[in-house]
Amino acid sequence: MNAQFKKGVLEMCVMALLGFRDRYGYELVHEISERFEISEGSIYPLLRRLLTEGYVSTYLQESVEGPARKYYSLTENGFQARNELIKEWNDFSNAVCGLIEEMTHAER
Amino acid sequence: MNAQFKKGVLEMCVMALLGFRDRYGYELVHEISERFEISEGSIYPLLRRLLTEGYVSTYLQESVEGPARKYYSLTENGFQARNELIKEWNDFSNAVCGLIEEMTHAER
DNA sequence: TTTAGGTATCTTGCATTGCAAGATAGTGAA
DNA sequence: TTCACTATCTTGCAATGCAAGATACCTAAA
Repeated sequence: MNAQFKKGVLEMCVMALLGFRDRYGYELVHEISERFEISEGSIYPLLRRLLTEGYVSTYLQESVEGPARKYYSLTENGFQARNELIKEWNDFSNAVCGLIEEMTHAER
Repeated sequence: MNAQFKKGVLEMCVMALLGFRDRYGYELVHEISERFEISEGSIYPLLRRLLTEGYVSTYLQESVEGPARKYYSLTENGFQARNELIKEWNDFSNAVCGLIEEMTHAER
């Protein structure tokens, strides 16, 4: 999978997932990887970025099957940014898909 | 518009357009900008990249309304790369849109 | 006890690419 | 001659995904 396509989209996907419920990093990696492959080296720096930008807050929670998990939770600002990002993605992907369709089915 | 979203996608759009007919750089900028904003500083280095990778060839053609135009034409390899890129984009954008939908209309 | 594998977090530095900013130059009209 | 439009090109910065590796907890098998 083209790594360039993911630029910026990964951030939006993480925020979309967090808008539904709190999650921890390792969980996010595996959930997103069901759709398209990503690695831990992408997620943790991204989560740190969201934290310093004030879009998420964190809390630790113990686990029965391994080390403690650091959960991430969207802040009010995070929700707003999430919604804007989703809107931008929808506009963008519609524009791109429209262009592709015109350029590949332009015979008719 | 989120500049990160365009990474890699701009290349695919250019190749999609060139797959339909030959175009020159300035023309590509304006055609793509009808869908989403891009600048000349993005197109010309990209076209040079496609040239060195052997995906396009070029030829000059005079114009009645300004300096000569450098037209870009997809090579055989370029067509193949174009089709693969479009397929990858379709898979990727479907995956992302599916995730977004599930995370925003997950009440039901 | 030791080993192995799954779970979980984190850091460093590289590669890629869009873009702002600016340079250059042809054409035609005011 | 001045302006606007057309057209190409270069430089260097900013952003971000990821490979690679380190650390550490827990459980179960050997």
